[in-house]
Amino acid sequence: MPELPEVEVTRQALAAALLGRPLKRVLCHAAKLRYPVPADLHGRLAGRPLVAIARRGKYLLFDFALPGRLLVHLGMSGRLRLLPLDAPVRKHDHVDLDFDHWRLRLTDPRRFGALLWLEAPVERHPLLAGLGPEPLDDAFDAVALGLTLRRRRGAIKPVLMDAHVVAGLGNIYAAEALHRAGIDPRRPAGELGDDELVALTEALRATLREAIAAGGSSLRDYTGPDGRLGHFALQHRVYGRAGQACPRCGATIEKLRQANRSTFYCPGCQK
DNA sequence: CTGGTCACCTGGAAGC
DNA sequence: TGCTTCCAGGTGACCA
Repeated sequence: MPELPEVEVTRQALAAALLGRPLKRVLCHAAKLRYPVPADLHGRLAGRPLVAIARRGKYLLFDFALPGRLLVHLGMSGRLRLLPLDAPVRKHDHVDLDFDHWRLRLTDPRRFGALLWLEAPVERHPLLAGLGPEPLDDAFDAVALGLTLRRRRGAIKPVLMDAHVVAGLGNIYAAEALHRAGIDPRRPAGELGDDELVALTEALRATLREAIAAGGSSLRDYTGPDGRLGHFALQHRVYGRAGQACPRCGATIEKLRQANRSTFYCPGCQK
């Protein structure tokens, strides 16, 4: 799915196309994603202008100049696309938001995504309240990360994927950032030294920034709202590259299982 | 609290 | 060709 970079690329493309435009109607084709889709969205939002789109971790928050927000999460296979107003409904199309010029469609074959209405104050909603810091915010630094990791004895890679520790990281970018920082994914999180925390913080920011600039990583499902592919997968150093040579040291990249997820790493230069 | 495991759901690829 | 098994950008409920 979309991790932070893919969600941010989606946010930027939707903002460019939709901000200031009125929502004309809401069409629901599926009753349930991860949670039931609210039935009263049309009555609540029809006629309202979209004035802002924010992102928190992997969540998108649509602001229609009301106290609450429309929350969208893309799960593993969700996509938001801008389509002509007469685009026919197909399998796995769940919700259409018709603006005056585009149909914004949420498609999600696996239905792990979510579309919810959140009453104000939005930041107190359980899905958002426990999220860790935004890795691209200035307030996120090695000191803050170290304070959170200090108590964690588990392996660093699954800890990084815990949205309560840092928001927005998933399987690809946790692995990529650890490689960039030269840290073995199996290292106990609480045992990283100060210099390693600095390296990890910088690696996270650089990896995410570069991925956003490249339009995200298109693997199976993901494209931007305009249908464009993200090209960051071409720059993956370890993710999906088991058996290939490490671009930094030439050792053979390996794959292992951590917390039921695949982890890719280089045994040569990740210590 | 923390850290593993599992379920949620569908489709594509690989194996036989 | 066709059936089976495994795997996938996430997350949170459950259990030791």
